[in-house]
Amino acid sequence: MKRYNPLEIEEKWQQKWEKNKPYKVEIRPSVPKMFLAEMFPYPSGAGLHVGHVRNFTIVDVLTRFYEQQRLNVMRPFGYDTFGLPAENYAIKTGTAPQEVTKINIANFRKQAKRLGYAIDWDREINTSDPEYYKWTQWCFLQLFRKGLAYQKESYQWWCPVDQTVLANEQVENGHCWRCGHEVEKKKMKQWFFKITEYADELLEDIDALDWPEKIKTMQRNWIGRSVGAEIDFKVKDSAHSITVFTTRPDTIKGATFLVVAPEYSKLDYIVSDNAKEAVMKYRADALKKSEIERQENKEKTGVFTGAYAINPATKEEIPIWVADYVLAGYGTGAIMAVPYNDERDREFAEKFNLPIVETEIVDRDLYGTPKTTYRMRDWLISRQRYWGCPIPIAYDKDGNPHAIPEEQLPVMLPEIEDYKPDKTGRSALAKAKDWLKVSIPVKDSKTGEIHMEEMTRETDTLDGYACSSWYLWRYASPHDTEHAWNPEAISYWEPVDYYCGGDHAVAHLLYVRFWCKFFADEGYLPFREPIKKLLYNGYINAPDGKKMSKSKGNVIDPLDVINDGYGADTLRVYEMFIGPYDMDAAWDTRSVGGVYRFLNRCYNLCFDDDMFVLNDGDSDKNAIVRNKTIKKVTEDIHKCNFNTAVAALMEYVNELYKEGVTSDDLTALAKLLKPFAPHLASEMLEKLDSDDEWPKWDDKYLATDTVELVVQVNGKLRARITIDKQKLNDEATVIEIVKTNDKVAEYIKDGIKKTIFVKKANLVNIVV
RNA sequence: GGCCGAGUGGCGGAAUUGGUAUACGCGUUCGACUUAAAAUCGAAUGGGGAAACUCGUACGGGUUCAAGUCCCGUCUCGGCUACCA
Repeated sequence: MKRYNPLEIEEKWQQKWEKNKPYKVEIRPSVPKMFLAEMFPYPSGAGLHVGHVRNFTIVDVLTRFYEQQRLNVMRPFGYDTFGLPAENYAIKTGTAPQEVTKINIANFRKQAKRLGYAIDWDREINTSDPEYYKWTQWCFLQLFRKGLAYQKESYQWWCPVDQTVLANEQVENGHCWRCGHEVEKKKMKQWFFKITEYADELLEDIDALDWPEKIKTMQRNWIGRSVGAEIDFKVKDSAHSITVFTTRPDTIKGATFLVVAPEYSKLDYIVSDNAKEAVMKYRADALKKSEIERQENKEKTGVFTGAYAINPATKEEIPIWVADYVLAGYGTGAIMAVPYNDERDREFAEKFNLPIVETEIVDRDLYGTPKTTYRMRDWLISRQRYWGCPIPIAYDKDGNPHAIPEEQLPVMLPEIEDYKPDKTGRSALAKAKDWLKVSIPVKDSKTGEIHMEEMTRETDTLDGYACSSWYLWRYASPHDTEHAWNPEAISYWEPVDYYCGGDHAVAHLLYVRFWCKFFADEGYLPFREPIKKLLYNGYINAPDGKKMSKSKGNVIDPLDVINDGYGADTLRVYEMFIGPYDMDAAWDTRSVGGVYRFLNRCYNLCFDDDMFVLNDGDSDKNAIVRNKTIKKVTEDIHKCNFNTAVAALMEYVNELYKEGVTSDDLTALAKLLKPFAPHLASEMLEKLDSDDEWPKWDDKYLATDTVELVVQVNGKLRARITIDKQKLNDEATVIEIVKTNDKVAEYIKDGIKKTIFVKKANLVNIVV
């Protein structure tokens, strides 16, 4: 007898798929489309890990499920390749990031193919490919032309190890998200995307998204809209005034002092001569303080500026303080302190003996102008690194930025020898002297004539998140040389129907929404939300329940599991069976064996003719179980309950071992199994000489003649009685049957207070 | 500190949204096959009890004919966020 040999079967089918490209898709206007994607991976040197497998397999199950229902299903694949690891590796070894990336992509591709994913491999994209980043640069220029990509001098998070600026989203607890080193503040001129322009729409459209509530809440909090007012406070004996932002303009009469942030721009003009020294020292200290220190030490600190402001409501003189509990980047960088109502102000007032007066509430609009502010800041996008998409900008001799004309795109990353950033905070690109020079056509402002002008290229590269902000649209027409995305392809395929990932709850998932709205406004996209349904999968932890990490030595390598003889199908089914897809789960090596046994049982059912003789009479019992299973698996996949779908298939197989199997059973089993274990299922379907079209269930098999009636007395289960289903229609008959049951009679001999009959649960409860 | 999840056998987890708690898998035990083992097949498996029964979904209350599910309070764990005026 033949034995289940997954490695042999899987190789056979993978070769077929490689050759026949069954998952290659094109626009078919008359067929409904389905577009699914995972968050494309960063192809690291370590190859796929079990988390990727979970993520990709979820998408694959859905892909095959809809494909078997004959929708026009697109499932592309891509690589997010710019970023620090490849560059750091280059600095260490001298190997060009281009080379390392090429090797890593080849490895990822090979491994993804080894898992049997239904990918249209002709739609593969790579963000560091000039054919791709040409269009990333094009996107940047659209934003630049509309003033949504702009430069600003400001204090920025700076990682002294990676020697680069970081976005707010990339600072975790005061540490660099990449290397973990503590970050500092540094004043620099940087590029930003004006995401705040879309703050309101980004916030309001969250409600209608079919996304997990958790992610929606995180995005709402991140945007952090506050509705309030700005109020001017005149500085006493000065031409200056201080504008504060408050959400409680109605409490202005309780404002007994003002507080400004250490970085507050007008501080120099306000501070009195005899306070100057103390204030300047306080500011210098605050700037030096790392984020960590500011967080750990919540004890209020501050100094008096020696200046006073006039409270416009009470006309009283109130002192102006400087303190680091007021943040420069939020609101106006200055607040009116109302210690009677605000906990933080009260703490400050108590510490420095400032007056606390009971607040008399006034009309909100009396002294200020209504103003809405956001926690969200503009998106810092320039990076002082080599391995990124070059920003398509050049500077004239006065330092003014000019767009590189579209016909000069892509601005290619030059090949260089030394990838190290210099200490000035400029990227290694600054060393590519020839590359820096560029000639740009400029229109003379007076004569209107166009002449070529020598300029110097921007040496910053774009944040990798910019590259991933539009890739979902590139999938629709990945090789288009005329457009970033082809309008016809976009209107057929997009937006993405299912997008699956386990990371980037705010950053990436907010940026794609921002770009979508912008490009919709520019007329390039016919929709304003890029992702219909978001699946946010959980992590897979090590068997010890901890996060897998090389240093802990608890990493499970999915390719090891396959090559140990279990095969890709077992790995796939195991990761779907491990628990609800959106919950974290711990790896359990022994349970992998259980899944293998299940697939082995499927195999034997189909191929071991000695054990299972086909019975083509197709008994009623088989038909009932089969139809029940089809319904359960279909509904479970729709609800993304992959674990219970697998359990239902296991139950079905157990039943077939008991009751015997028909060819209809085998065909149904193979079809239902295919999304999870496509190789084995294909092998079975080949033997059965069947296509893979998704089976339908017939309700007539689900309606049985008899039903088990559950009888409770005072809510406790006392009997189960099998009765004709017909009788369920008449409550009186049912109650009569129940009462005459021997077992029940025992409990109700002292009389019945009332009876409850629940038809949909086949249940009777008797209260005595 | 704030917001959001979660807590069910020895373990991972099911449970039609108020209606038979513990599906499925792992582990364990027993049996069949085998000289033997592995593999495979079959059976049992929440605690107590000989049994009838009884106790059981983190803990304490409540609503209900009926609560893992709803309400109030407490504890524990996880995630996000962290002086956002």
